[in-house]
Amino acid sequence: MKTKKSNILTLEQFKDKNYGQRGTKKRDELEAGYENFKIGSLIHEARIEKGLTQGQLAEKVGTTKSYISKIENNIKEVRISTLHKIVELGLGGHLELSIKL
Amino acid sequence: MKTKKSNILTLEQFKDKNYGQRGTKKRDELEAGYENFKIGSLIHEARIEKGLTQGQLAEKVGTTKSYISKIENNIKEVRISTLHKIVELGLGGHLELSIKL
DNA sequence: AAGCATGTTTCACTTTCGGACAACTTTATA
DNA sequence: TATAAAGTTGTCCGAAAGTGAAACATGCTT
Repeated sequence: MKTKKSNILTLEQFKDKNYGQRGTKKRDELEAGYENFKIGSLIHEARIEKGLTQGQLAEKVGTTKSYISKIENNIKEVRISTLHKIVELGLGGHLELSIKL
Repeated sequence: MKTKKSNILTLEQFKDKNYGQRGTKKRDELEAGYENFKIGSLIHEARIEKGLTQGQLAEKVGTTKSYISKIENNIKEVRISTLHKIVELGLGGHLELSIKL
């Protein structure tokens, strides 16, 4: 049996990997975009769950793997309508959104 | 005691009001944007719940009442980051986003 | 080690629409 | 019915969402 190697990182691991030294400007700026980070991993996790590659997901949605990669890594913020498309068309799931007061 | 008049419409009522005759092009297109409709009422409900006017909400978030109006009526799609600000700063709640597979 | 699949990143670009502003209409209160 | 407060709508511009190709990195498989 093959050992399943997860690419999913914790927030801190993600930042270490992508934004260098703790306490730096770039790293701190990410703090404000925490929600984005979450959306990226959300898609990432769902995609892995479905056993799709970025390329396959991209094709279903009608975009490119490079764009999917950017979204998963929170380099681009995705529009809700686009996110919706990715989830419905690409992952065959559905997007839920709620406000907790 | 004052009668509380709710502005919240069902999806069909909303469409009747804003998109005319059933079966028309424009009306059908809205189907694709159903999520937006939901987001609008979500914010609307939460705002009423908190007893805020559009202007007050706008001020807390650092935007304009006209923009809030458009969001609530699903005329404009809101960015996730802005939605996040509205919920956190404006409504004192927090935003949840999930993918159901 | 070569070839293949997957994912990341860069660069240059186009298009879209989020969001501000002002003017307007509607609703509420005196 | 006047006056203000709340909500709506038209217009416009720049930021950034999204595109796409190509090069690069990494890990598998044979």
